[in-house]
Amino acid sequence: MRLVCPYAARVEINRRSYVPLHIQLADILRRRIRAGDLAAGSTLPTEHQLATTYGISRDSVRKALAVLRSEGVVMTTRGEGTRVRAVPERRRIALGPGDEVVIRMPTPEERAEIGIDEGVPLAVISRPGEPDEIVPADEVKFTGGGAPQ
Amino acid sequence: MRLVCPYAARVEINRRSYVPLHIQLADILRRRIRAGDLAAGSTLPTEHQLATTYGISRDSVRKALAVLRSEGVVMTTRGEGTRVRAVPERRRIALGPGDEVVIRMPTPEERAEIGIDEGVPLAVISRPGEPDEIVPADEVKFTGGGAPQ
DNA sequence: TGAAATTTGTACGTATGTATA
DNA sequence: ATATACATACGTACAAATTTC
Repeated sequence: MRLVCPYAARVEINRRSYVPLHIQLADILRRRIRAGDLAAGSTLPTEHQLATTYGISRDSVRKALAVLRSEGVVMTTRGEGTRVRAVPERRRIALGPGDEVVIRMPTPEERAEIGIDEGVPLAVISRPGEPDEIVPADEVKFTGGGAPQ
Repeated sequence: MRLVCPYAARVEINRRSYVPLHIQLADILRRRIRAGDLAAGSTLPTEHQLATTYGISRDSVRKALAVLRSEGVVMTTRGEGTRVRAVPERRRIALGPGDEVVIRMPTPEERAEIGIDEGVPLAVISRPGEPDEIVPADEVKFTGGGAPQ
């Protein structure tokens, strides 16, 4: 059984701290997500609710959510809300001696084209004699021991 | 010899377009960087200069720069400016059969701790009998064919 | 089906703080 | 020490997508 932290919502923003408000809120929300208080797939409070709850501007709330999006922790849909991203199962990809994998961030165009969320890196897999394969890097893990070419 | 596009700076923002102003500016700057007009290591115009040059608010300029930072294309230092990131040489890492590599985005704390720029993914390398190794994913490329454990 | 309310996105503004040149 | 440049934090207004009624 998983215990839910009962004080999560009571964590306060400290305006005297040197830590920016949006970083403080991002930390609070990240902790709540990790603790299971905000489960994968669930919707976060609205930006307006977060602003009034924590006593900061909507601008600061949006910056906090942008931080979490860039980490791939949450995903926001216009008119709908912000949801906790369900981290996919990583399927194993075995690399042979001639194979090569390069990791980089996608451009917004690539994100739209491939249908990949913000904050998710890209894995470019090059195998000799085959066209490059591009996959979201959060869906895979790499090992050696693949068949040699 | 590399040709430099002489019209790069004349590309205009289209206010009638449905494409947001900050996305348009990010596209313009990305093109200028790729074309070599803004070379690696060079400093971009200041936020104020970009705002007046392209006739948009500093807010929109900052959003455009945030997009490019999240792609690992540029890097901003407070009081100093925004520079084109020099993409590092990728050193090759060979994976053995028991090794495992997972890619994810770092938290801001990890970024500060490891000294890694915004928009750079993290590679977590697990080898049997060794502690996990964490490296910026833009400094490496992976292949199979490593020594088995 | 359609209208209204909700919710996020864009775009602008101001003021002030902080790091760098 | 001053000026420059980026960062934070608040505000307003309206647009656009979704949900609700």
